[in-house]
Amino acid sequence: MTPPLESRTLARCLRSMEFSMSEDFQPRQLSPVETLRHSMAHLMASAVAELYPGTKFGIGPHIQNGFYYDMEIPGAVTPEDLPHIEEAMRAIAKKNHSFTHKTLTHEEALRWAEESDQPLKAELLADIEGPISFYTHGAFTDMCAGPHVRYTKKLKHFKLTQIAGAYWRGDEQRPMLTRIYGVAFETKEELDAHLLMLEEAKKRDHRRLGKDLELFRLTQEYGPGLVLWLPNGAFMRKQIEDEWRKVHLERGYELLFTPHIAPSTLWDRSGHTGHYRDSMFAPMDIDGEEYLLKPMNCPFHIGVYNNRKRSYRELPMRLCELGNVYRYERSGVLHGLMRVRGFTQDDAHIFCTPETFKQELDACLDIAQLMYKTFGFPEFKVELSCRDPENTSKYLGSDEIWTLSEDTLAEVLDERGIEYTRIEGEAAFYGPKIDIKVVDTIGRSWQLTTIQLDFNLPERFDLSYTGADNQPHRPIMIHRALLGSIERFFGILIEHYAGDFPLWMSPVQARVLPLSEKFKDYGAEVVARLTAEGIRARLDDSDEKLGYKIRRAEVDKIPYAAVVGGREAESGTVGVRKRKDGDMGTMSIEDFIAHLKAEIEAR
RNA sequence: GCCGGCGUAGCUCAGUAGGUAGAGCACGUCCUUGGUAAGGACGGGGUCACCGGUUCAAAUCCGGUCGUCGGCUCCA
Repeated sequence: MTPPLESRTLARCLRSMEFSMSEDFQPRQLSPVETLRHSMAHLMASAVAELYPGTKFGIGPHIQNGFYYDMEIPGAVTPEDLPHIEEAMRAIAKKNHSFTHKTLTHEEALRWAEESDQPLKAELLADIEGPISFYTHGAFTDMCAGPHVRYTKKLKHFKLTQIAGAYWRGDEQRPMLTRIYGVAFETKEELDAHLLMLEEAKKRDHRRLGKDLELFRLTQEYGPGLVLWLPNGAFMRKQIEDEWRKVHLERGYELLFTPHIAPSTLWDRSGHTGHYRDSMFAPMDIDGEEYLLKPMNCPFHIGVYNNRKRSYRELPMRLCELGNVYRYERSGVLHGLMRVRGFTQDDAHIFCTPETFKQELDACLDIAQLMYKTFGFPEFKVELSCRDPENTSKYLGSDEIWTLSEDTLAEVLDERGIEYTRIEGEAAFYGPKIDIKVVDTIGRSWQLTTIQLDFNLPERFDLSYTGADNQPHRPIMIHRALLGSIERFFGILIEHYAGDFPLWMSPVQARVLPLSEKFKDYGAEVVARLTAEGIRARLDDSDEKLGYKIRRAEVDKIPYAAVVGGREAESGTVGVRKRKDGDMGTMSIEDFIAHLKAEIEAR
């Protein structure tokens, strides 16, 4: 079998060159599985080169669980083509080629790129110095720092998963290449487990569950990215918000409500029309004045602060609001509840003095951790975003205030014994911040909390308080959101619990299932008893058999079902069935209520 | 916004040599009165996303728009 033209050309190119085999070549360090995945990318590239002559190759790195390769493939490649590519990959792997390494001088490498018509590789070469490393398996050669597995036979347990567009070198201005993703593991068991996990993740997709459990609705008719909370979801949102308000009020926060629109002039002053315009919706004309929908709550909270002259005795002032904001998000980025155009920030702005600033930060971390505990996220990861020390000019505020702030943020984390990653250059231009991500049941992390210092707005709005020295001082402003957005947080909760929500959050906690029509009255009595005790109970009075009603209760993910038939009606009991666990046996109504209350209390 | 896939009943989907539509679930009525994950019969429900084109004839072919899905980019 003759190799396709493309491969022959490449092979000839290489043969015609003088190779400087360097004895001391050291490939970069990769773990065995990373090496395997990277070799997979090469294997895929060789298959694509065979099937689609003329393909130009970009980069093909290993990633978590697998690999991808960015390529410019002539003609359209669709998801249906993936199995063919996979087949070709297996065929090549079976031949058990060895991966061989060569080193070319930079000049030779450039010549290779030109002669084999690989302009993307040529471009990469421009950024690399010195001799260039190449790897070959079979008829395919790729410029690559390695390392690789020895033989293609090792490349067994993989699956191509998706195909997508990706900008060359991640730049929106550059052409879009075709990226093919695959997953790969060292053993079949690991691959199967991973594929199973992907299935699981699909099952707990909040968009799926949102439909099935009637939690929320997103539809073109009401605008993309705009959420209709259905009764079940709305009730759960109320539970979340009640808890949030309770905790805040207990900790000295004051609750606000502010408008959804404000004159453009306000957004000019806050700087949003300057820095954030692209994310704001088009203005509306009200009596000849231009108004804008709010993308953030900050200016309003500042307006509350500025209601009158403030004294240091009033600080810290902790203002919080579940504030609805609207942001224009580009159409391609909308995603269920995770990325929407109208959402509710669990926002707060804390105005404090330099003396109390540190303990306020500490209190923010404390309330954040309390929230994670309440909503069932025991694990979280913290990032401290600092300014780029190489480029301090693009940041607002003096060196002293930045150093002090960053040090204080770090101290607070250290004193709480919280581990964190410090990231230079990730701070906003107006101040450093702490970001916190929680880890869900299946190990994914989601950013929730952000605690940011703001050196900008207090200046812009000329905020002040009168100190003990009777002089005006500029307050320190902390901007923080614990859950981020209620919409997004709800989406995360749905996926975290896979729809099996804790009892205290569930819109319906118990569904009473009469065995037949004859026991409807007793069932209604049980519902009344539960309701009187504050339990959210409903009667399933449908004309169906018990098995059907139980199935419905399970499918609807109702935490408890209470079966009532002749036996129960006579003895004043219920047959209790727990979601997923099944029959718990018969108990008195009192015991059932006590059981439910205990579980609700325990959270 | 960009690349690619998709858009048929409330939901999940079938409907490829173009001839104005089907299933299951859900919903309604009736029968059935039943012990821990689907009892039965009948019935209502769709401008086949939208706009335009080709054709005697378009869910089906072509173009555009919108939405959605997977990525990319973005994410004060």
